[in-house]
Amino acid sequence: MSNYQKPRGTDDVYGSEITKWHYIEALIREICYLYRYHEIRTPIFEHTEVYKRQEDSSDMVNKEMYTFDDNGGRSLTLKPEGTAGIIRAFVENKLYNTTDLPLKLYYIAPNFRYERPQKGRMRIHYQFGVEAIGEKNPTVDVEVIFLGYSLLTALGLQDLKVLVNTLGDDESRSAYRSALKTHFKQHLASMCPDCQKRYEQNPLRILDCKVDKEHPAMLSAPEISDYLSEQAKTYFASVLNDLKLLGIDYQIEPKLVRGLDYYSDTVFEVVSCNKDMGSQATIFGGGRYDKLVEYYGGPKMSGIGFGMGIERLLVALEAEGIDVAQPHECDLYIMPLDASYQSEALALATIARSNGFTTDMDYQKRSMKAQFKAADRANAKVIAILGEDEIKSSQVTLKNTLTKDQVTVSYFDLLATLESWLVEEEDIDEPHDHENCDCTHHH
RNA sequence: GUGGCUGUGGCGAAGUUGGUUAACGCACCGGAUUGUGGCUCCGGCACUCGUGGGUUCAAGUCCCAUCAGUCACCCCA
Repeated sequence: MSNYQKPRGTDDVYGSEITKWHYIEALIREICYLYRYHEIRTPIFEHTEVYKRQEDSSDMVNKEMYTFDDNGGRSLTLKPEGTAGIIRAFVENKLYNTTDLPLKLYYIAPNFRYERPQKGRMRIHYQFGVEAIGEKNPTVDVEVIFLGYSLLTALGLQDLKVLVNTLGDDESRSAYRSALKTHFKQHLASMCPDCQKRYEQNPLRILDCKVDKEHPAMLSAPEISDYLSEQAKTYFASVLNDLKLLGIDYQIEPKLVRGLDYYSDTVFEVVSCNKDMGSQATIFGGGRYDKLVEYYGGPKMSGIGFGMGIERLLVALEAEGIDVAQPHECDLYIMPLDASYQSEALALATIARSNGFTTDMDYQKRSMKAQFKAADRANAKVIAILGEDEIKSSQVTLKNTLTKDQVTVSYFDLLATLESWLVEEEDIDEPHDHENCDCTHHH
């Protein structure tokens, strides 16, 4: 056994598992293309200050970051979330000068968080995320939510719940915050230590507490809806209206406040309610942020985005019994019956490959029986046998594994036979048209 | 950071109160079938029993530590 093992909470992805990733990533890019969101790649590490915002009370920022000193005395941190780096890039590159706002961006990138692993939670996990920056408009909020949601439905997921809430604008939130403070003040002693800390740092997050969720003070706590400004109310109403318009069966969750401190107005989470999902049920979540662009030194601009955990998406697919693994096809499998015929086999394989046939061969000098079994495992459509008789006459025996037809032809006729067997009316030069077919549904 | 369960060949999995060369199944390789596979039969391969200490004449089996997996809390995607 190896003396080396991967670090805790990381994973090696290979075999049929990696084909699921390829499939999902391709679908993501396709959907983002349709919505005209553009990919952005930002560094996998940033200066620590980019992530460690002042007055941010979230655990992610304060105790889960992989922070290290580069060799020049600078403190860098491995990306723990997607939004911060993108806003930094948005400001640094002055992308706010773009004429057509909002600027719509997406990314697929690894995130690093020091946490105890469990189902749906890894120390390195991948997020697909989206940010629409520079236009505060309910239409944009709903477009963002729908984009993520449509990926899930395109994959065939059904056990979904869309949770939404509003945290209001600054005015609403500070009114609500002080209302919460006065409400919880008298009950503080009987509440959990975390809540006592939250009371000081960010009273909104008390609502998120699972320990005290049955606490009488929690049940009687004031709700944000009573403190919303007129503006925030109409904004949220408009979001809900557009969600309904697009046929999204949302659920208003008054206690949904999200873990990051920078959110305002619309916040949302899409969760899987499948019983096999485990306790980490949120597939994607996000919200609007009004102050972040300014915080990083840009103009006063609002943005909205979400992060979606790919691993969690895979868990959700598994839970609903949806298999998106893609087979690796094999048009031709070549069997050299003697080690001395392997060069001919390689030459034939090269010809087949350069003409677009996926081709494999046996390299192991095994028995004919073993080579047939290998061809079966590869799911070969055609098997080419290269034995003594064939080599002598510069021929190859081809067996169609589906029809069991078998012919012996010259090397020159290899391609013609493959074409007649494998290429039917379908034109192989045309790229597959995904937009007009239902090939995204594989189960 | 806290807690429960787990760790035996590529995979699955036996292993009783510690006792000679650690079952079995799958997979793989060879043969029966000297050039036609997916069935059957026979044979074969398989590296420290997670790692490191300890107790003992003797440890996969007991003790300690450590690493990892898994699930839950916390938090989040």
